[in-house]
Amino acid sequence: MKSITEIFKGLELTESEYTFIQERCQKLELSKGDILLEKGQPTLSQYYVLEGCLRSFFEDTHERDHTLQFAIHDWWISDYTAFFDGNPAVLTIESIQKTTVLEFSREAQIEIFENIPKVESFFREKMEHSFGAFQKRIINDLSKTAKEKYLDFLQTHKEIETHIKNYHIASFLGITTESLSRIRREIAKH
Amino acid sequence: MKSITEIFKGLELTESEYTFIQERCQKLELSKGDILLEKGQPTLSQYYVLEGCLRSFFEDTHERDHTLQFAIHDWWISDYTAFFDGNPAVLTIESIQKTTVLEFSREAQIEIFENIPKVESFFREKMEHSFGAFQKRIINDLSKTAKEKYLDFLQTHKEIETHIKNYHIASFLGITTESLSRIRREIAKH
DNA sequence: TGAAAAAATTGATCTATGATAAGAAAAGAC
DNA sequence: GTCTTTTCTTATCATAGATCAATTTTTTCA
Repeated sequence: MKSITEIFKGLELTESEYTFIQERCQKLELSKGDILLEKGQPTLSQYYVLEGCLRSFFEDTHERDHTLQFAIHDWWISDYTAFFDGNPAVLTIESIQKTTVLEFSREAQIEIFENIPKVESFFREKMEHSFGAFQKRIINDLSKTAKEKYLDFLQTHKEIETHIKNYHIASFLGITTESLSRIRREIAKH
Repeated sequence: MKSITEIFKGLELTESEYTFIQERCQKLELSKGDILLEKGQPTLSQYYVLEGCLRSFFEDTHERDHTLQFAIHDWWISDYTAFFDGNPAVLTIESIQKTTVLEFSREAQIEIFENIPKVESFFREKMEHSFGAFQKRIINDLSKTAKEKYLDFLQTHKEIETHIKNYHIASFLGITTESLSRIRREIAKH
């Protein structure tokens, strides 16, 4: 069974440290379509995906949605702006298949950091990598065509791609489903 | 004279802590057009802007450049992907006017963190906010028209706008200077 | 397994922004 | 203060991707 021993792999935590962490997080089971975080709500937690797939998205004023992030096994997800500064969420997080997550509240996280300092470094490193991923995403958005973005997505999200509907990929790339469909035909031809 | 006392305002550091930090950073004077970091180089430092203005940008395969970030007084800048994971820089950082920065190497930073822990928390918070800014930027890129992005830029970069040429703003927004010019005319009409 | 719902594709047209090419305005240099 | 260079604007035309409207394919589940 997938559990917290997996999250901190590489850290070599003791039994008691694991227990300490385990007591401060909560396992949640989600069905396809369930909403884990609703925009407008306070964002008090960060989530670790054990199994399944989530996506975070932004609904614009025209009721169109724009996917910020997908998260499968071993990924973290939240509305980080909201989580960090205490504002209500601007993102919604939904389960796009049967998913199991571990929920860590801000307080739990701080308590864990204070008691097991190497977990804080672990989190900082995770965040540094996410930061890099965001930087790369912005560069891609600025410099690539829709087709190039799609090809890049297939590369960088290899393990994810099969879980996800094309209309969600389109929403991540910032194009319509129709355009994605044409791009796919283009690619298939060659 | 602007100096490191300003960087960590709110932290209430002692004289000796300031000295410790001061001995581990380096003040650099840049003229307009100087390159602080060149793509392809190892990225060993992070920079704090005392005065002036820098921009980081990405050069694509068509030799077009795309601005990721501007930094004026009291902002930090680097190629964070490169800085964090040790890869060569993909970004170039140039001075777009006479600028003074403080350079902190990765090692200096770690040494400072180890000796003055509250500085580590200070940096983590800085990074959390930058993270939020990147999240917002991606959402804007996905959901807004060029005109909306420009109006948003004027809001969020109020103090910066006067330092920056329109062609750099266009490069930040992901549009051509000609398009920006049209947008500006549009806005002026109303 | 077969009907209903969801997702993907296709075609025709439209539109925002890009490309190219001048010219005008502003900023710097001497 | 004028000359040169840089930056900004304008006009025209081209194009990637959006929109609208079906239709086909795939998935779901009774």
